[in-house]
Amino acid sequence: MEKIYTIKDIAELAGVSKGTVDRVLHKRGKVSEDALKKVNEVLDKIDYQPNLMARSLKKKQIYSICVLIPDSANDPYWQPCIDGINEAKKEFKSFNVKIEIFLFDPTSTSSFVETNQNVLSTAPDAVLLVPLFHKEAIDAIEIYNSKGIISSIFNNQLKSSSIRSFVGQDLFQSGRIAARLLDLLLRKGTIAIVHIDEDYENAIHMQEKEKGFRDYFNNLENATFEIKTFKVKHPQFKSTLKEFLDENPAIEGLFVTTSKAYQVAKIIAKKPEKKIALIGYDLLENNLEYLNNKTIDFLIHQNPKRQAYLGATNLIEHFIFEKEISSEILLPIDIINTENAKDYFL
Amino acid sequence: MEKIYTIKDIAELAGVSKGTVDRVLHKRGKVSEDALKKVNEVLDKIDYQPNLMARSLKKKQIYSICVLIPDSANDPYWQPCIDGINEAKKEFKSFNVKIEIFLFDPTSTSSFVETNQNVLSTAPDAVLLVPLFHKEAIDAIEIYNSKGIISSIFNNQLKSSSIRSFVGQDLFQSGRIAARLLDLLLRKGTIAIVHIDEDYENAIHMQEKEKGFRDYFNNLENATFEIKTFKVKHPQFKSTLKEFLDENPAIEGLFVTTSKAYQVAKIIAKKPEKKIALIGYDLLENNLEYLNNKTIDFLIHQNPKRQAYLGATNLIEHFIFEKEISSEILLPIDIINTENAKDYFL
DNA sequence: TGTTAAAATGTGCTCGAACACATAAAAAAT
DNA sequence: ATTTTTTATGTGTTCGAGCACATTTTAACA
Repeated sequence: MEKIYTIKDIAELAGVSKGTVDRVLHKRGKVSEDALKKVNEVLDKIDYQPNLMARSLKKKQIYSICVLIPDSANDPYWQPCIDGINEAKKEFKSFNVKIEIFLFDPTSTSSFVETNQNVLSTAPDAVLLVPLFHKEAIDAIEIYNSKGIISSIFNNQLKSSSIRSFVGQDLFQSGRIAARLLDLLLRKGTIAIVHIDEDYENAIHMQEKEKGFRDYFNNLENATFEIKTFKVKHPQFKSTLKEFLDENPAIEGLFVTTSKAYQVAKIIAKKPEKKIALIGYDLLENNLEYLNNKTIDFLIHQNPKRQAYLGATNLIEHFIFEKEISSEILLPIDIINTENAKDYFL
Repeated sequence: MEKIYTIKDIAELAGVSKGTVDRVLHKRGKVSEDALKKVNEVLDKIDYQPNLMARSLKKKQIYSICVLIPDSANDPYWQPCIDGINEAKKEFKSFNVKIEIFLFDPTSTSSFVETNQNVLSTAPDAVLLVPLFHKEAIDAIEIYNSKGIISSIFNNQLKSSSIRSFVGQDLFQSGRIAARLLDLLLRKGTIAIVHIDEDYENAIHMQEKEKGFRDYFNNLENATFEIKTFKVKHPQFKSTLKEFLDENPAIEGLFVTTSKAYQVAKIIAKKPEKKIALIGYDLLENNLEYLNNKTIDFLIHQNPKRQAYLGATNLIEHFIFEKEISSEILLPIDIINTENAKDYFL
C-alpha cells in the first residue's frame, strides 16, 4: 500500500516550509530557483494527491450550476431528467456546489429565451441545458461563453465551439438499430418513418434517426424493403395517420422517431385485421402500456435520467475534483421489449 | 437556498457548547435532560447535515474492503469486474477507504478457499465476493459474519442471512428475454438450451436461466416450439456438440447459458447450409466477432463491470457516507446486437 | 458544613489544504 | 555602511467534526 503524502510531508522531504510547497503547487511565484528545484525533485519522486476533503473544507467558494429542462407538465418525457438532476444533487449535497433547476415550456421559444435570461441573472459558474430551440440555444450559449460561464448540453446535439460537453446518444446509430429490429420483425415489405410534431421539437433529432434508419436498409444486401416518410402535427394527427395508412395498405411496419409512439399505437390497435410492427422511443407509461399488449414491439430507451445525471456530475466533478470535462458522453442505446422493460426503472 | 448548519450553529442556538451537541448527536451519554431537550428542540427545527468532508478529514480510521474475483487469466469474462473495482477505487481514492483485489482460480475450489483465508487474515471491514462455489462461499461468509465482517456478493445469487447485499441480474427474467428473442427470430421450430461446463461454474446460474427460458414458451399461446436441453463439458465439447446437432437436424435455434457462445458459434459457422439462430451472453471479444459476422444473433449483456462497481460503491458509501447498504441491486438486462454492441464499451 | 465522588459541560487540539500575514534574506538605493 | 525596497520563506489561522482532556456543577457521604 502506497503512502499518502501531505504538503507537510513534501515540505519536510524538500527541506522547506509548507508555504513554499503550496506556492510551487499552485504556481503562485515568489519561490527561488533553488527551492523550486528541491520541491520539484520531491514531487517527481512521489505521487502527490491532494486531499480533496481538506481542500473542499477550506474553500469557501460555492460553485453554482443551473440546469434548464423542459417542464414535464408539458411532456412527461422530461420527468426522469429532473429526477436525474435531483439524484446528482443529493449525492453531492455535502460538497460546495449549488444546483438549481429551471423549467421552461418546450412548446414556447420565448419561454426558453426568458428562462435563459433568468439563469444569466444568477451569474452561475456553469449551465447545463437541453437546447431544444436551435438558434436561441446557440445565442444563449454564446452569451454564457462571453461571461465565462461554462455551458454543457444534453439530449440534443448542437455544434458550437462554446459548448464544453454533450451527453446523449448517437442518433444515427439509434435509427440503424430501429431498422435492424424492423428487419428482424418483417424480413421484407413496406415501412414508414413517422415524424410527429417536427416543428418545435428539434428537427435534427428526427432527421438523424431517419438517416441512420435509411442507411441500414441501403446497405442491406438483397434488400426487399420499401421505406416511406410521413410527417404529421398533433391537432390533425389522428385523421391524417388513418388516411395515410388507408392509402398505403402495404405498410407492415412503422418507426416513430419520437416518444409519441403511443399515439400511433392507439390508432393501429384499432386495426386488428393486420398486425403492423411498431418501434418507438422512451419508456413513458403510455408507451409501456402498448408495449405490454404487444401493439408496440420494441422501444428504444434514450435514458434521459442518466443523460441528465451524467451531464450534471460531469460539471460537478470538474469543480470539486478538478476533473476534466468530457466533451462527449454517448450513452448506450438500450433495446426494450416486454421482458426487460421493468428493469429500466430505478 | 436553505442554510447549512454546523455543530457550532446548533450549540449557539441551543445555548450549550459544541461538545454537548456532539454528545447528543452521537448518543454518547453524559448529557442532562435539560440540555438534551434544548438540543433536540433545535435539531427538530432545522435539518442538520453533518459535513462529510470535515468528518472524513478528521476520522483517522481507514475502512478496508477486500474484493474476491476470479482471475481473468482463466476466463476473460472477469476482466471487466476488475476494471469496475478499479474505477470505484479511483473515484474514492481521497476518502479513507482501502480496496484490495484478491484473485482466485475459477476452476479450483481450493484456490477459492485459500484466497478467503488470506482475506480473513487481513481482517477487513467488508468483503465483496463472487460466490462461485456454493458450499465454500456459504462457509466463508459465515466466518466473516462471525468476525463482524460485512459480506456482499455479486454475479451469483446465494441465499444466506449473513449476506448484506447482492448485485446482479434476474436470471429467470434473463432466460425469458432469450426466449422472447428466439421466438422473434424463428416463430416456430426446435430450440436447444446449451449448458457449457456446468460443473465448476455455478450451476444455479444456468438453471435459473433455463427455467425462465422454458417459462416463456410454456406460457406462449399457440406455441409451436420444441425445447431440448444439452449439457456438455469443455474437453469433448466440439465433437459432442457436432454429434448432437447431427442427431437433431430439426434444431433451428440455440440458447447458450454462459459466456461461451463463441465456442458454439465456431462450430455452427462451419455449417452454412442451414442458419441456426444463436443467443448467448456477454460481450467478450470472441463473442463480438461472431456477433458481427451474424453467426450470433443476440448477446445478453450481464454488465459485469457495473455489477462489480456497484457492489463496491454500495459498501464504500456505507462506510464513508453512512448510507444504508441496499440488500439487492438488480441491473437491467441489456439486449445487444450488431448495431448497439460498441456502445457498451466505455 | 466540608470533602469527595460522580456527572455534566466546556475547551482546545487535530485532520490537510489554502491563504493572509509576519519575518527573514537578498538586492537595490542612498 | 546604512537604509529602503524587493523578494523569498516561514508561521499561524481557518474550515467542521470528533474526541481527549480540563473544568464546572451537582450529588453523595462523612
